[in-house]
Parts: sequence; C-alpha cells; structure tokens
Amino acid sequence: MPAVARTSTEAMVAAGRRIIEHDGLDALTMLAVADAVGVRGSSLYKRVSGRDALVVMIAEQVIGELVEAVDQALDGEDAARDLRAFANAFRAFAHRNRATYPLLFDAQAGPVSPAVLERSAAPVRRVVAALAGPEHELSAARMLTAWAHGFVSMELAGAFQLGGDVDEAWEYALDGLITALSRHD
Amino acid sequence: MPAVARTSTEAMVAAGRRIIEHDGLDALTMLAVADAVGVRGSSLYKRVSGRDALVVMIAEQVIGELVEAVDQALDGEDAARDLRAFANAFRAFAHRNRATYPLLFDAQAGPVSPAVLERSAAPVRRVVAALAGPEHELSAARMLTAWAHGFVSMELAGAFQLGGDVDEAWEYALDGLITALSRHD
DNA sequence: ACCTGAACACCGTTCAAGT
DNA sequence: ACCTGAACACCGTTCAAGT
Repeated sequence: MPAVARTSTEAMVAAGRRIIEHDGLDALTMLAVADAVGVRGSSLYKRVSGRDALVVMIAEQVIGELVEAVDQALDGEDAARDLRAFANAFRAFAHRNRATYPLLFDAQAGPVSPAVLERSAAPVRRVVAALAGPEHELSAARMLTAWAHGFVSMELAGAFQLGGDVDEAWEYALDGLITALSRHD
Repeated sequence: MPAVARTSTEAMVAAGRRIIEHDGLDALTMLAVADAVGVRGSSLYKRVSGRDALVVMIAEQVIGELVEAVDQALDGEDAARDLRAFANAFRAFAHRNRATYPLLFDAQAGPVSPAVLERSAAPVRRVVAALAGPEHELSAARMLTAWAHGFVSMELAGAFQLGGDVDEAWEYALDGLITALSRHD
C-alpha cells in the first residue's frame, strides 16, 4: 500500500533538457528520459501528461533562466548601457543553450503560459522604458525582443552564411536600435 | 520491365505542404503523403531520401515564394517606401503561410541550401543598400531580416499576448528602422 | 501512491519480389 | 524503372496488476 517515489518532475525536466542539449530534440524520447531518471517509460505519465507537456516544461525553465540572466545584466543607471547589456546577455544565453533556445518561441511546441510570458516581458520593458518613454514602452519592447530573438535564432540556425562579420552586424544593429528607440517623437 | 511513374517529387512536396498547412507538422507522415499522392508509403523513398529531406524541400519552396513576394513589392524608386513594402510583404506572406513559415529558419529542420540562401538575401540587400550605404549593406540587411523574422515568428507563436496593438508595434519599429538605417555614420 | 510489464496503434525505413 | 507487401526497429501512450 505505501509507495516509494523513485523520481521527480524536476529530475525528468533536467534529464530531458540534458538530452536535448546533448543529442537534439529528436533524441528526447520518453524512454530516454525514463532511462536517465531510472524508471520505466510508463511511470513517466504519473508526473507529466506526455512528451509535449514535458517539452513545454523544459521551455519554461529555460525562459526563466533567460529572464534571470538578462535581469542580472542591468544596473538601471545608463539606459543605453542597459540596452546593450540586455541584448548581449540575451545572445550569450542563447549561445549557451543552443539546442533548447529554439524551443522558446516555437510555434510547434505551443506557447508557454501567460504567467511566464508576463514575467519574461518585465526586464525588456524596463530597459526600453527609459529610452523610448512610457507611451512607446510596449512597442519598443517588442521591437527589441523581435530583433534579438530573430538575430540569435537565425544565427543558431546557420542562416548567416554569406560572409561578413556576424558580431559586427550585431553591434551595428545595437547602435541603430539605440538611435531608433531614443527618438521620443 | 517498363515502368509507370504514378507520382512525382513535386506532387509529394505539394501534398506535404498542404498537410502541414492544414493539420500541422506532426500530421506530415510519410503515409499521409503517400495517401495524398496515391501511392504506397514505401514508394516515396524512390524520390526523397526520407521525411527530413521532404521537409527541407518544402521549406525551400516556401522560401522561394517568399523571395518572389518581397521582390515584387519593390519598385526601386523610394528607399524608405521600399523598406516598408519589403517588410509588409514579408509579414503578409508569413501570415498566408502560418504553418510552413516557421520551417524557414528552423534550426531543427536543418539549414536550407547555400544557393537558396544567397538568392533570398538579394532583395533585402537591395532594399537596405540605398538607405544604409554599401559599407553597411550586409549588417543592415541582417538587422532588417532579423527583426522581421523575429517579429512574425513571435507573432505566429502567440508570444505577443500582453495587450497593446501588434500592428502599432510593427509600424513603430518600421519607423525606427528607417531612422536607424538612414544614419550613414 | 507509485511502479511495472504487456499491449496497442502508429511511426520511418528497408528490401526482396513483382510488373 | 517504378511499385508493392511484408517486415523491422522504434515511437508515445494506456492500463491492469503488482507492492
């Protein structure tokens, strides 16, 4: 009648994330996760409703860390400096999580929960508010996030292959964004 | 000894694309494609090496059409007008191809061929060259593409859910980009 | 209350055999 | 030269049976 819990949801999320990062999303099979946490495949369904749900949980954990990373990069003193710091921390995080980053805004994986979405929007809005002013805060935040996400996802997908210096393109755009967001028109 | 070809690679690509657009990427099974083109599953492997290869072929066809769409939106007269036209054609195309667009810069699906990549870069470079000048052409093209791709992919993924007017954010960023790319510094 | 083995439906892919 | 049926390995998921 008793029962011994031999694994946990956190262990499954951690294992799944490790598998994706090491061998790619296709390698994330329920059996591979079960093996990694030391349980049989069918036992996983006590904790998650299925593979898709597990992927979403992994994505939400990664988002959480991304928000933390960009948040710590800000100091609230110089708006332009903070925008650079935000973008650079964003990009560095994506590079440190090459395989899981693409899950974050993946239409296929389904959207993350609104709560997570809202928390993740906070630091971006803070960064741009000082530059663009409150009336353009949301639009400016969307401009910055769209560019940063687009850039790193194209970069990670290998879409920048026509030569040139990718870092230079990053800096060029960063300068341009500061100019653009400082308009106050 | 003879042989009758009962289908074609183009028919398979078209069927696959239809399946993705109607029922999502997961619904693209080799059997579903075979059914759609009127052949048995095992026959598909005469024409494509596997499911992954078929997805890449679909992605390349979609990219080709995207390039054509943005190309036709340009008139070469007014640089700022062309940038707007480019971006709006880009976004409209993505909305018309909600399910297949996410394949384009998908790290998972693997990169499209360098040849396709080069052809697709041409119109963007043309658009920004007039504004940003030749020395910043590549960086400016990357800024514009990154933003446009990031914006529409986040939009399609349902990432813009914190209220506000998404169209307004699009226009705001478009204005900002024109400002930023016109610097000539 | 959690774990297990067995089972099911469904994949992608291969290949010998047909015409 | 292309098509087919059968087979293989491998999925995700369910569920009755164990402890």
